[in-house]
Amino acid sequence: MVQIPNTPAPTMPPAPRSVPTSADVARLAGVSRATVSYVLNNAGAVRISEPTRRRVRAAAEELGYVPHAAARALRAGHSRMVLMPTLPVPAGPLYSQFVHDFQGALSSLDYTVVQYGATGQGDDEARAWAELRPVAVLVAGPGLGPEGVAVLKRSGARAVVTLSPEAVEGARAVPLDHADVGRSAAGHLYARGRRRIAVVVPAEPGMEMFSAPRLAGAREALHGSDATVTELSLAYTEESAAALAARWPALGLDAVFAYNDEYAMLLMRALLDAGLRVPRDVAVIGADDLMLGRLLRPRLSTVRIELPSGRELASLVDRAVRSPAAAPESHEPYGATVVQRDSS
Amino acid sequence: MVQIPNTPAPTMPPAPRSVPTSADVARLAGVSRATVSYVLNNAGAVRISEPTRRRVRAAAEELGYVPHAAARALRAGHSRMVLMPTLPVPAGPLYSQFVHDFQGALSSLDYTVVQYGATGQGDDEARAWAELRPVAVLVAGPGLGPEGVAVLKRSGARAVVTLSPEAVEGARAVPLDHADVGRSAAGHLYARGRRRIAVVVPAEPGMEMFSAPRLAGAREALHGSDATVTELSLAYTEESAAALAARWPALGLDAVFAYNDEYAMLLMRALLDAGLRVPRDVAVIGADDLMLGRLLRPRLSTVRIELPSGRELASLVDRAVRSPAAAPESHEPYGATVVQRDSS
DNA sequence: TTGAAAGCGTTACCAC
DNA sequence: GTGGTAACGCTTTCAA
Repeated sequence: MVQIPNTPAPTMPPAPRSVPTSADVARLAGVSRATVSYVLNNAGAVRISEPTRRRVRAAAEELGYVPHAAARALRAGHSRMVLMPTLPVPAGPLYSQFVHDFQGALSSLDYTVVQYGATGQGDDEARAWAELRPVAVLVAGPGLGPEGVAVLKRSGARAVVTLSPEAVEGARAVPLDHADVGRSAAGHLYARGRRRIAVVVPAEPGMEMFSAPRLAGAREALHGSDATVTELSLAYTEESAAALAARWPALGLDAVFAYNDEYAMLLMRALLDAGLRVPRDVAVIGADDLMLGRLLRPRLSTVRIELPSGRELASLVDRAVRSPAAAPESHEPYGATVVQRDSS
Repeated sequence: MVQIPNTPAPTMPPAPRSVPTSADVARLAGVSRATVSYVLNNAGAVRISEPTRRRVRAAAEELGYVPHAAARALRAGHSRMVLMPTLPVPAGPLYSQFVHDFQGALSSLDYTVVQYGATGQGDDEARAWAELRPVAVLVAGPGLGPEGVAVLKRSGARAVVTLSPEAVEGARAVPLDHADVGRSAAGHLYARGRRRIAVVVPAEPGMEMFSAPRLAGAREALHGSDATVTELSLAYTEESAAALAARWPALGLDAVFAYNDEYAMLLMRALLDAGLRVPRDVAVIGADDLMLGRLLRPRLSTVRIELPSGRELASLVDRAVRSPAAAPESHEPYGATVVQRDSS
């Protein structure tokens, strides 16, 4: 029996053939690669006969052909990828929700959102991002300097948006004023008559990026007043909270602003368990207005940070991409508002 | 004065010149593109004179040259991108932590992790993923059928790993048994003498993916017993919880297993506020062993699902990539264990 | 030690 | 209507 060359016996498991290209489709359909491209991209300019279309589609189907995004981007000279470097710390609920909304909104604007696992730390992170040639980059937190922005723009990024507290030269800033969270919290505690105020900072590494401005804001708000600010480190474990609560009386503090509601809840629980009364002995306020803060008793006071919605930010990115030259519409800083409940 | 063509006047602001390529670097350094490639990739095989190396590096620096990842991948025929489609719902703390660990571990194995914002829903999601030609794909939850796996593999993915409850033909399954969460919770409540058991399911769309198996597991565990299972829908708002708590007495239920700790806490708080006693009138158990469950009083019982660590999973992916032919080492299902506290 | 050239998969222009 | 062909940016083999 004669075996046709290059045709495996029908009963053989399909060999790990290499991935099919449009050329393979063209060959199988008996047309040129150009025709394949026209058919599969529904090009309206050229008209292809219906039988040909069918043959091409059938061939693509049979081979399991999937176009190669990199090749397409290379040829096109651009893509619609919006790159969002992942944070160096696990995302909190606030950020998760935001990312989800942002992605959805950008998807309906026909962009593709990619969260890129930042590997190399340091100044050349921006280079790694630029290698992907994204059409826009949204970076939360610091870690991007003016030179980084320049690298990205020179690599074709038509919009670089930072969610950082301070503006970066060349990027559209969405000024999230984390310092204002600290200012608001400290101001609130002061107004409630507290004078010996603690600020809790996460002990976990990598969180300074957000905690530092909040601490600084609190310090700033009370600077020159008769109140003192004490920085306390707290790990996100019950043990750490219990230890801190145990030495609380010795610290002589009458209020605490914790990094966020999670740390605030953890500490408040430990303080209550240690026999302190909240808010009488110590006032507690957190930040981010998480749901869980409403569940504990006393209900946790908190500072809510104003956040642009994912939809707003998506639209900002879209506008920036479409007219990169336009003046970087400066937004007034997103501030913070105190939500007083029962713990302060 | 003669102006050299193509050279802008020195005082002109740098025009939005197009993005520099290795050819530009070569031109500026006065060498060939090949030499540029050798120098910038530290090719050991060929030896380039030190002065030349310097010239090339200087030129690249001056132009702000960044290599084009797509072009490189195209030429190389492969990349080290591990693709992780983003969930269709905002990630919870458990998942966020896992993703973070997984990314870190894969980074040290020199892979690049990309979370890809799923846009088109349906059967052809896999096609969109395949267009990126990832070397591996990790998909959490369902939504990937055998044909999807086939598409990915034909497109060059050397490993497809699912984190779904049920195994998918062709993919390495990490069998996360969400049903076992429900089974364990229901079994625990039954053992504690409860017979009229509620299962709370999130009202938010898109959560069925995880809640359905947990509900099914609970039903299964109690099937044929003298206990009843009542499915209750709950939105993640205080209003919804209060409404449910208000009609609780009329329901005649003596226990509730909530989708996860967040929903459990929300409902427990509402039940307590409505005057019910926990666990006396109603036993409550959640899932996922979140920190916040330990803060409320009574402390929330929970079901902890065994999860492979990000590191383990990264190593699994790495092994799968290196020898795709190897037998898909089947792991026994990750189960669930009850953590009894005070609410049940 | 360096350069010329081919080729990765795709699309767009321009002949046929 | 359809099919060559060139080009996108990069790496690598081969030749000089």
